[in-house]
Amino acid sequence: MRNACSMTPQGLRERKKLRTRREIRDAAYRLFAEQGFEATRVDRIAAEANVSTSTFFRYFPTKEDLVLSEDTPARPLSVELAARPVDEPVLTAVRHAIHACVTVAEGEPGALERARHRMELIASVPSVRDRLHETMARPGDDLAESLAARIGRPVDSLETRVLLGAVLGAFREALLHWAGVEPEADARALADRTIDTLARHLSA
Amino acid sequence: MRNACSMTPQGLRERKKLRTRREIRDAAYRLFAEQGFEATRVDRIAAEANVSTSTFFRYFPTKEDLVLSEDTPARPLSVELAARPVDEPVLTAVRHAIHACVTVAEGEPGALERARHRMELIASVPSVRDRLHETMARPGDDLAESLAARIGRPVDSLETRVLLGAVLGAFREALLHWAGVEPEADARALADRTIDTLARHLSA
DNA sequence: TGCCAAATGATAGTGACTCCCAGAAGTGCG
DNA sequence: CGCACTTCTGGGAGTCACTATCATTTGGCA
Repeated sequence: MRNACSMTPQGLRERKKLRTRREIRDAAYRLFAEQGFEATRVDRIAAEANVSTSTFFRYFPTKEDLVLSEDTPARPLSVELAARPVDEPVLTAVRHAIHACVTVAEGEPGALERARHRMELIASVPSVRDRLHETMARPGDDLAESLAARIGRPVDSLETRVLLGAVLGAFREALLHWAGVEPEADARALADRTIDTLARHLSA
Repeated sequence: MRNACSMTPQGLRERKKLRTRREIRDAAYRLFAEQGFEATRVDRIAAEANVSTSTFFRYFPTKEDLVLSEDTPARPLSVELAARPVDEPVLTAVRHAIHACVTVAEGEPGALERARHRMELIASVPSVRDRLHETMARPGDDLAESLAARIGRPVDSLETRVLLGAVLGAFREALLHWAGVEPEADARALADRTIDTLARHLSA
């Protein structure tokens, strides 16, 4: 039904909704760049996007979701991770999966740049940063399932949750570091350093 | 100056402030138990505690801080961790530090029970859960310093941040699991399972 | 006792977000 | 094409956490 990758929606209604959503987000990012996140009021964004405030909240449940929700069709990491052989050690699988994600992102021009800019915004706004982990582990996301299968434990088990929490916690910090400290660094290199750090210090 | 462990404040003013703070929090927890977190309005809490709404916000900057801020004098984990030998592997040091924390908590009657009840509240309220990691790594907390020293890297380095993020992420999930799934489980055993999981799956 | 600093309370705001309802616009069917 | 049906939109009123300001009170201390 829905969620088919890179398939333009059929009806006029659907196309209009997508356009409105993009216009709202574009307007928001424009205003954020000018005056910052917190100084930009929601009704101002709505006006800039030529919709009413009510409509704004129909598209984005909270102001933070403007930054946190992604419309990129794929959830790359979970997909790439699921593609790795199950008998591979977790960190090895994650490493390769992330490399693959970066490669995919490099395919679309400006994608990495946009991702980093988005992370800078996230890093600089506390209320957004607080909710980052939600975005990293979406409800429908298969990341937990993939990890669970890899370690042979149920999805809701302590072990799976702990592992997911650790990996996401590590990469949350890596992303914030990327955005805030080393914006020019190579994404792949940072990912490798992240995983090396885990491998070196989290054993025995 | 301040922050001396278990030292009763001298002036009447200080004593009164502490009492007010406790009264507000007690009133809040009472109301939360009756009607839930979100259904309890701040002015209702203030009234129940016999203070004005203004005063409430002087004591707790946000409603969430009622649950998140702790008044326990020590920051046990960072202290216990700092007490471990620096050449000990990170996970070993963390394991012993947590065991020590649990032992300390068992000393004060009802402390573990209260901690678990608090975690249940945190786990059940999204807005509070989102800010849990703040509480786990306070600004003045030495956890980052302790880890940094242990791995021989600067506090703000990617490696230190990643390690801290991973450990806190893991234990965040462990705490939520404790509160939500296995409330009767032994805290020490859960901590061990958490660390074992990290050690087993986050290497190579 | 009397002065100063700090704590309190009341009031008026702000801004994100919700509810509700009436009208407009897209959709499917004859 | 035209007509019913559903969905989307705009507007207005309201809620609630939180802020700013100022007058009043209260504890600390010489």
